[in-house]
Amino acid sequence: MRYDARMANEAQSAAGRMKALGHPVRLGIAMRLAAEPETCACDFAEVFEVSQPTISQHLRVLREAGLVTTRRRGTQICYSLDPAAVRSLGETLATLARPALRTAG
Amino acid sequence: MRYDARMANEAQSAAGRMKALGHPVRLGIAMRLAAEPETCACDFAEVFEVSQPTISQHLRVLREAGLVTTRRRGTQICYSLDPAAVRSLGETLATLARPALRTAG
DNA sequence: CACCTCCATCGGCATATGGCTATATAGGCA
DNA sequence: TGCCTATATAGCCATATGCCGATGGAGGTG
Repeated sequence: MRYDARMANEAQSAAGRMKALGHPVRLGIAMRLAAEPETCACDFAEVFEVSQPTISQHLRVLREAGLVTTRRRGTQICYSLDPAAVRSLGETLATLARPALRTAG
Repeated sequence: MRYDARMANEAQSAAGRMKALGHPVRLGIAMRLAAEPETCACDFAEVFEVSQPTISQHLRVLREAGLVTTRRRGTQICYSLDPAAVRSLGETLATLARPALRTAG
């Protein structure tokens, strides 16, 4: 396995999602969503001691990174993790954890 | 599973490593190190088209995040991934991928 | 010693990030 | 319609990030 154009491409997109999770509040949001899907935005402001606009900003980052999906329920908006995005990120990380398996090294 | 103090702690430390990998060049370095351990710093400047000081900065970020280890070999310094750190990050991500398994929900 | 290579650090600059308050928007209900 | 709740956006500020060229320091070689 070499570091080629394909891997550079993967690095590009995966780094974007990593970056989105690279903040304690955002990773915390993701962990909480893993524990309790369909959590509405207002609940996060209580857990993480930051203002409502700040939470909204963090949620936007996660949304734009494709890590979460939203669904409106009355006046509130419920957030859930996007399983595919999380899995894809996990696979990238698994590649890092795997020892160097060179094809026909 | 709830989002509690323990998880907040995990989010804190894992977010630091995520952040370190949240840059295409740094993730690329990590991917290349997975493919070819003991790569010396000078090799990276060729692969990623940035200056030597910039590569050095990125390597420092990875080092300070505990993701890579260094070993001097003559004048050059060889970098390798820290398997434990990568694995730990993978486990955090696996937690996100896992559906909500509440203990005695 | 002088000189070279490799890598890290310094100083500076442009931009990105993260936080806030204030305000706008969207939906529910009287 | 008017008012309330729940989110999102705007505007602003302080700090962090990412990049570079220039320089410093460690190690190898003559």
